[in-house]
This record gives sequence, C-alpha cells and structure tokens, in this order.
Amino acid sequence: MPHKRGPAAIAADEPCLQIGQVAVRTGVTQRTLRFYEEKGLLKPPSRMEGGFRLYSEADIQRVEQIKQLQRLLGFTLAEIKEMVEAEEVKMQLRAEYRPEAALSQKKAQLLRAIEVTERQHAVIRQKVDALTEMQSKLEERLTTFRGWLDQIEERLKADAKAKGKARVKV
Amino acid sequence: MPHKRGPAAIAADEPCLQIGQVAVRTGVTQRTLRFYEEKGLLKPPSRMEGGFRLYSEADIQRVEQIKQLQRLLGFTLAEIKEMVEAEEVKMQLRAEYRPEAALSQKKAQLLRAIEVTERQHAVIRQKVDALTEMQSKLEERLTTFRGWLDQIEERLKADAKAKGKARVKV
DNA sequence: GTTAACCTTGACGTTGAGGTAAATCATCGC
DNA sequence: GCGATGATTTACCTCAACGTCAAGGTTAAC
Repeated sequence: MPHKRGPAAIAADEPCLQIGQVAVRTGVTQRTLRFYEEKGLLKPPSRMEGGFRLYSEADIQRVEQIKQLQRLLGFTLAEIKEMVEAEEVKMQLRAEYRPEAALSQKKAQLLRAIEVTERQHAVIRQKVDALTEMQSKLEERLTTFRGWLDQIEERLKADAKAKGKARVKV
Repeated sequence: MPHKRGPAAIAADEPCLQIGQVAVRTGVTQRTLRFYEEKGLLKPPSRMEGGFRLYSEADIQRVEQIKQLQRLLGFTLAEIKEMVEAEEVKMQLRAEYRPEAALSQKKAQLLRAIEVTERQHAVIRQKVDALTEMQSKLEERLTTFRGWLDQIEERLKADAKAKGKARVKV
C-alpha cells in the first residue's frame, strides 16, 4: 500500500504546508508559487532540513489575494508587488509599534505608507468609475434590446394570427 | 523648406485620417494599430490608391475604447474582441432594422446579443464588487495609519517640549 | 521630378507570466 | 534501507502584446 504523507503536527499559523498542498488549495501550480517567490511577491518561505518549502496559512491568503488582484482586476504582477509591499510595511509597522525605534523615522515610514495607500486608492477609484460607466451603458443597451425584442414578438404574434385566419379560410 | 502634408478635404465622418494621425491622436503606435487590425479588433480600414490606410473618427473612438478596456480594466485583447464584436452585432441589428429579414431570425440574433450583454454585465459587476471591497479596506487602513501618525506627532511634540526645558535648565 | 516625410509588408526581438522537461534529492511507510 | 511519491533546481518553450529594424513603395509641396 503506497503511503500518503501528511503533516505530523498541525499548528494554527506555523509554517507546515508543503508546496504541493498550497498548490492544490490555491489552485495555482507549484511553478507559479516558485515564480511568485522569485519575483518577490511571496516572501521566501521557511524550509525543512532537506530544503522543502514550508508555507503557512498566511501565505495561502497572500496567494489568493494575488490571484484576485490579477484575474479579476487586471493588475500586473509588478503592481501587485507594490501593493503587497505596502502591506508588508504595514505589518512591519505594527510589529515594531513598541517605541524602540526613532519616532521621526517611524513617522517618515508612516508618511510613505500613507502616500502609497492613497495612490492605490486613487487608482482603484478610477477603475471603479470607468467600470460603473460601462455598467450603465450596458444596462441602457439591454433596455434597448429588450424593447426591440418586445416589438418583434408583437409582430410574430400578429403574423401567426394572420396565418391562422388564412388557413381557416382555405 | 520641407513640406508638411495635411488632408486636402475634411469631411465629417469620412475616412480621411492616415495611420500616423490616428497614432498621434490615440496615443498608440502605428504598429499597435496594424496589430489590432490583424487581430480583428479593428475592421480593415479603407485605403488610398497607393495602399495607405484611411481611418475615420469612428475608428479613433474604437481605439480609445479598446485602450480603456485594456489599461483601466485589465481585459485581454481576446476578451475585448468579444465585446466589440457584440457591439458590431448591435450596429448590424440597428442597420437592418427595416423588416426585410426574417423576424424569427432577427429575434434569435437579439436573444444572442442580450445573452452576451448580460454576461458582460455580470463580469463587470463582479469586478466592481471586488474593487469596492478593496476600496473600503484601503480606507480603513488609511484611517488606522492617520491615527498612528497623530499619536506619533503628539509624542514628538511632547519630546520637543521636554528637550526645550532641558536646554533652558542647562 | 526630386525629395523629405509618410506608408507598406515582413521578419525577428522582447517582456510578462508562466508551462514543461530532466536530473537529482528528500520523505515516509513499510 | 527500499520504493513510491513528491520537491528542488536548471534550462528551455510558449503565448500575448507589442517593439524594432529592413527594404522598399507613395504622396505632395517645391
């Protein structure tokens, strides 16, 4: 009977997932995961002694976020990298929120993070606006189409009636 | 003195624009225009005797639409082709709205057009939803950041005061 | 009719985002 | 400690969406 490997110990957010598991759970290939790591979209995960990558649940979240940004919203990996880096900054700030670093330095970091976030916010609003406009155009078009359809169905009904009469006559 | 060519006669929506003009006005390259034509995104434009392409204002509109769909919304050219083809169907319907074609055939066409349009509508709503969610997350983050920033500035002020006192003391 | 500016097709190069293959190493149940 | 399954790297391949270069034809002002 061939074996089936599984993690021996399951901790809440410890890195304990191998690349294959992550691939299955996120729906991307192993190649893609390594590629994202190569490109700096995923931080280098911890490894087992043998060198196997070990991911955490947080990494899975991250991958899902990337896929959403990419597939649904058409951001490039470069843009996504910017965004996740901003996220990193945030985490970093949160982690070292104990006041052991120089305050003015932290202020500078914060200002930078705010700037980046505002840019992202603006970009997204642009997209939402454009999409909303398209949306209303499409709705308008649908209304037009349905109107035409109604007209045509009216006519078809009328024609059917006429034919029926003709058949009765003959 | 080198010459500068311009269109001799300017008609409202006649094809009278050379590829270079279109490139400048739309901000894409000539190569891109030929490429779009090759891929079926732009209908083959009319030509001069010598073979030069002649575009109309409608073509410019089309190019701008394509760029918007692509850059802002992240659709692929293949998806965009689908969408503009739906647009074509609409135009076609509008053109032959004189009742000389079979009614049931037109009805079928209309149903198809409605179906396509509804699919597009759904796709876009998905995107809008996703973007809106991101938007609110970003706003939340901004609020957090600004709160932190305020705290830090408070502290900096306090520190400055303390220092001032110290200096006065010395 | 010359000439600068413009256009044509064709072919090859590039970049982003991965897919696929090969050779080697690791893990784990038995 | 063996064997099946899964991971690792390295290297090359693909597809989309163009960029770029080459060799030559067209246009119109002079």
